Amino acid sequence: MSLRERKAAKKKEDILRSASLVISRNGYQNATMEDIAAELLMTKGSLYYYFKNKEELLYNCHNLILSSAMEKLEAICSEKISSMDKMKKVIKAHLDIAIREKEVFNLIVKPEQLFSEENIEEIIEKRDNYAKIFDRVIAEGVKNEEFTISNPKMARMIILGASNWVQVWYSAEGQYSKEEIEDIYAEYFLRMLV
Amino acid sequence: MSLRERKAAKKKEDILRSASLVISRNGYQNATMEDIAAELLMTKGSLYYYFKNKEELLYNCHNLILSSAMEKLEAICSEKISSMDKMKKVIKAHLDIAIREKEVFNLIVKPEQLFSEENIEEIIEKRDNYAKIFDRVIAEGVKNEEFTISNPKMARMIILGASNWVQVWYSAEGQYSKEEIEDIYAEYFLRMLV
Amino acid sequence: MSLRERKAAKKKEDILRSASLVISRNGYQNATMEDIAAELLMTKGSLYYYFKNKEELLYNCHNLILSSAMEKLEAICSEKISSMDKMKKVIKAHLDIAIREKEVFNLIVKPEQLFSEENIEEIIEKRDNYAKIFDRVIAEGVKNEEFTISNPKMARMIILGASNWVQVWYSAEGQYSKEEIEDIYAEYFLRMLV
Amino acid sequence: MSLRERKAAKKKEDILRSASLVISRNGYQNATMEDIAAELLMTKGSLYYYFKNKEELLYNCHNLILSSAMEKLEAICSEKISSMDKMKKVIKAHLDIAIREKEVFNLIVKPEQLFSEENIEEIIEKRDNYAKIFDRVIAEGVKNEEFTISNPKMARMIILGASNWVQVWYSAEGQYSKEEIEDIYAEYFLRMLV
DNA sequence: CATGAATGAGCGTTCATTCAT
DNA sequence: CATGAATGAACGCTCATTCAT
Repeated sequence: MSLRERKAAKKKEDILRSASLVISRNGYQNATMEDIAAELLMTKGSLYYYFKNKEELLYNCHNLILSSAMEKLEAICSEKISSMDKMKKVIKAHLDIAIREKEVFNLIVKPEQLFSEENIEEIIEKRDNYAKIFDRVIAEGVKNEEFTISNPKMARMIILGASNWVQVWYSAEGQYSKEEIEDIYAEYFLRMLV
Repeated sequence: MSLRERKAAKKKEDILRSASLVISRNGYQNATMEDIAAELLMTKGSLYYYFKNKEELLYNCHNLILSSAMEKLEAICSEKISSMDKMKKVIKAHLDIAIREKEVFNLIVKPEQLFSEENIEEIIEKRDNYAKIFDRVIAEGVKNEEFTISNPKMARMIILGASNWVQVWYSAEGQYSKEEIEDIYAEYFLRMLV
Repeated sequence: MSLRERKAAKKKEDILRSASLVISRNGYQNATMEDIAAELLMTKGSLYYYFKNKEELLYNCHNLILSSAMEKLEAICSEKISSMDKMKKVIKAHLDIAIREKEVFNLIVKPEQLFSEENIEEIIEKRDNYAKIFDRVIAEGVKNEEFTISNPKMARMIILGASNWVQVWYSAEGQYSKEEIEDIYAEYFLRMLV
Repeated sequence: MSLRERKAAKKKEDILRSASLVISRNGYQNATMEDIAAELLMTKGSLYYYFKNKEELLYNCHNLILSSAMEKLEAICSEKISSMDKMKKVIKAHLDIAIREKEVFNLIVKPEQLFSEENIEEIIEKRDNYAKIFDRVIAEGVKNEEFTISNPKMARMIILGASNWVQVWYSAEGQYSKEEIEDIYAEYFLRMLV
């Protein structure tokens, strides 16, 4: 990659980070191109040099978050620990991201409404791949008899659903800290699995 | 109520139903007054005869769903059955509504972004009252020792969160029927509670 | 006139009075048909039975005020008093109406913007007739040498202009009472005329 | 100021001029953003690049006229001439502006109906400052005994009122030229003051 | 006669997108 | 490359007007 390309790549990342921030603050629908640009002291026109339109920008934003999340989970998956411990760690990591990235993570919720057919397929595929990590951990636990669950897919849906919902009500000033929530959630989910 | 008033009340309901439909199809932010009116073969101007603005319309839409949901759950609550059975029924009823009303039910998710200060307080109160039904059932079960759970509030959050998430992925053509999902979810949640 | 006609005529006057009131309160442009009707506990649809459209209603409103004003001034004109006294009385009467009817009287200001060609001619004619009353008093005073003024038309413009302007700034709570203003204005105008 | 900024400033002025024109033609309430833009061969959306909304645009329009008017009058005020001559000049200058700017100057009339609380205070203050110029000239004339008037404030109201009214009836094709009107008005007002 | 209901044209405003410089 | 500027389509909302009942 040439210097120029590296510079452009870096700028792209900056923009995505800014977009994440603005979306977190205002929600997706209220995040205007102007806002995203202003955060970087650019003008909105310039954004179109890096991304061909708003959807494209958002698509990349979504991918960035999801990819980094996947990396983290994959790393946990390859650790040599019990399924229960692996599950605990995976749940906590997921909650951590879901809470920290709030709105951006929320892009995952309704992709059909935000993205056009062009991108939607790939988005759903990535989302599925992300979910499959949980499926794998559950399957592993079932196989080595740590978990006793008849319908692993449903268990995964419950775990992910409940976790994703946390960002709906979580507040840093709330009764429970992020860490407490992660612990309690992990505990309850395991009660369900074993 | 006079005939006139009944007719007007019916029209209002028609509009709310149309709004529900459009919101389900396009999501809240993309549901235009024009769309809502078109569904009823009206012009958007006419909607303003019945509701003073879009927020008011949506607020009523939200209330309609939530009120009817509460009624159903309250009815279940006053039945004389075990806490476990009550919980099962309540979960199924909730899932039933969440799936059928999809997006409209989803208005409950981010009221801060959709409603102005005027309405938000009452909305949150109603949402809380709804959640309290689950709290009551859990408390009851804990009291008569059917449930063994140390943190009832978190359990409720998990149950509601996971349930609300169903509408994100549920499709009538999917692998599981609505009834199957309800059964499995109820079972898993109870595994967590007992 | 039949009873029915008399009843309709009375209703028409009620409407005009209501219109005057609403216009005084909100200004012409912000006086909606709904407001005018509401004042009479009617619905706006009914207004169209009596007046074919808003302009027609306003046109009549304008005429009502102007006609009654003319009557008062004509009466003063036919009194057997000195030109100076006549002028004083006429000025005071005009000020009295201009202040009391404020906004409605203001309709006279920009008829071209409010009325269509259909009505405008007659409106201007009436306005001119009203002004001619002042011209007559001035002419009379010049003839019997009470006034020494070279350009009577201009004097009239100044008198009417300054008087009409009063409603722009007059407030019942202001430093001067209506009567004081009338006295001072009359005095100053006469200083100008003699 | 850079070239860019000068260009933008010029465009802003162009818009204000266009707004003045349209307002003069149609009156304030009937001057649409579309009209104002069309006059400059722009689309209405573009106006929002320069002014954040219609009120802001109009507020600036009003300020532009009033500021330039004040400058002219202040200049006259600091001349070393008799109070009578000063008054004459000030009246003529005011009439000149009132006639030429017609409707825009008329914005001053009913600011309460046109502007929101945000701007109204400043507008009224500016209007008052403008009026105070006349008060000063009158006070000066009273002090050096050129004028013999007992109620200077009322005299000012009459002068400004009558002058402002000119634009109501003035037409370039009328019987009197602008200059003739200015002369006659000045003469009559002075008759009143001395 | 009066009303409830509906209409439709128009307005202010927002915002993603484009493009010459 | 970046920007200032412009565009145009869309949206929420208002209101005079119409008309069946």
